[in-house]
Amino acid sequence: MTNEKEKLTSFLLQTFPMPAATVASIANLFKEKEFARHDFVLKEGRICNEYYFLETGFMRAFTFDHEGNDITTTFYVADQIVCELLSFFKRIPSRENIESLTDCRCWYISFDELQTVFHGIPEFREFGRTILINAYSRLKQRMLSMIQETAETRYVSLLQSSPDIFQHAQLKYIATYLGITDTSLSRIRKDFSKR
Amino acid sequence: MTNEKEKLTSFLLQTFPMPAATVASIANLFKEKEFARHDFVLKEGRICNEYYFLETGFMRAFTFDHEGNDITTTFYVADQIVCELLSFFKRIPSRENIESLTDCRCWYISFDELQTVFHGIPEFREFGRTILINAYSRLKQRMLSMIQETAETRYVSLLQSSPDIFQHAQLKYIATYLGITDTSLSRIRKDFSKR
DNA sequence: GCACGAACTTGTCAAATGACAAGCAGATGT
DNA sequence: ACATCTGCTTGTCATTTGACAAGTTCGTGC
Repeated sequence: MTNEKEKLTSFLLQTFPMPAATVASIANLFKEKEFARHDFVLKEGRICNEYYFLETGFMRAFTFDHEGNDITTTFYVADQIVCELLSFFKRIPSRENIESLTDCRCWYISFDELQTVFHGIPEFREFGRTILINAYSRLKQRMLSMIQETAETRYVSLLQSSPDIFQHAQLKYIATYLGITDTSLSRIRKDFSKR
Repeated sequence: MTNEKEKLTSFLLQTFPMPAATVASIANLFKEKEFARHDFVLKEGRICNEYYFLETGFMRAFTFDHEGNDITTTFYVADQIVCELLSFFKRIPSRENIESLTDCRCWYISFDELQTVFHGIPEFREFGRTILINAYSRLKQRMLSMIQETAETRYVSLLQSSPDIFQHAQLKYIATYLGITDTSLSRIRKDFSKR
């Protein structure tokens, strides 16, 4: 049991330092859930009720544009929280889907449980706060990079920061994440490899 | 004094209900600051140290794209918090500027003060948490609308939700906020007025 | 009242991007 | 080993969008 939640425990500790007893009691609340490749973790229109820690695997969030094209909004790699926070905290239907790109192993806690524990354990509240700030930061950085950088620059950055995504996600998903079509990405890759 | 901070007080209460004595002690920490039209509230490269409540006036946040074009990222209207939360909480230089579009009256608290008070007053911590969730929500909704809607739809929505922005911001600023150039916005307005 | 300037509109043209379709390559199953 | 399928690349072409410049409108100051 202790060993089983080792990665979750160290993630909690690393996000917000706390006594061993506290982190153990928090980790204890998380239940296991596995997803097979291409499972839906969250479906558009539903309220997100689970707060997942992704221990192993890859996922992506996606939605559809006004022409019906599938657009990737986020990639999730191991060792992070997977949750559509807008739907989760505001209790409104999600406009996004989340699907697993590989088999995944997660630890999760439900919205109701999390609310209860937030009140009882200050350290967990602080952990949640840090997660929220990090999620906000990522989203804002992403928004700014969409404005400030070219698709090619974003491609190179992604390649350097998360090369493993390229092993598990199709290029068409990466393309829409970068804000371009698979055709354009293919051309960028061609130009890029020439140098 | 009590009357002076009336708008701030009701904003605090409306965001997170709390006893009158508590809200008064929190409001008491905020200091006044005024900005003239076209003042910089925050400059790119600096760490955001103030958490402002905008009592009256309009502001916008902007940055520059890879070609040097001025791009509006956010409009701020009265009765909300104005703060570059990424820079503020992560203590990193801001990639955005914030400028006043009209004369503005604000109430603010510094980062250090806020940190101190967060620990002492649970209600203020919850208030801050709600603000953070709201900021995250707005950013995410905006990102999704950039994907899911056409520029024309976004224009109509903005016109309906914040018509006052059109009184105080130039169309070129609104255009970049919508993700298009002033030329394209002009064409959208032309088409739209025809119907 | 007239001249000037700023903000917005609009026409023309060029460039970038995407749609579509064909081709290619690697993986998988029989 | 062969056929098949899927993902990726690439060529051609059409469309969209923006750049640029000229024109218009409106407000301000002389």
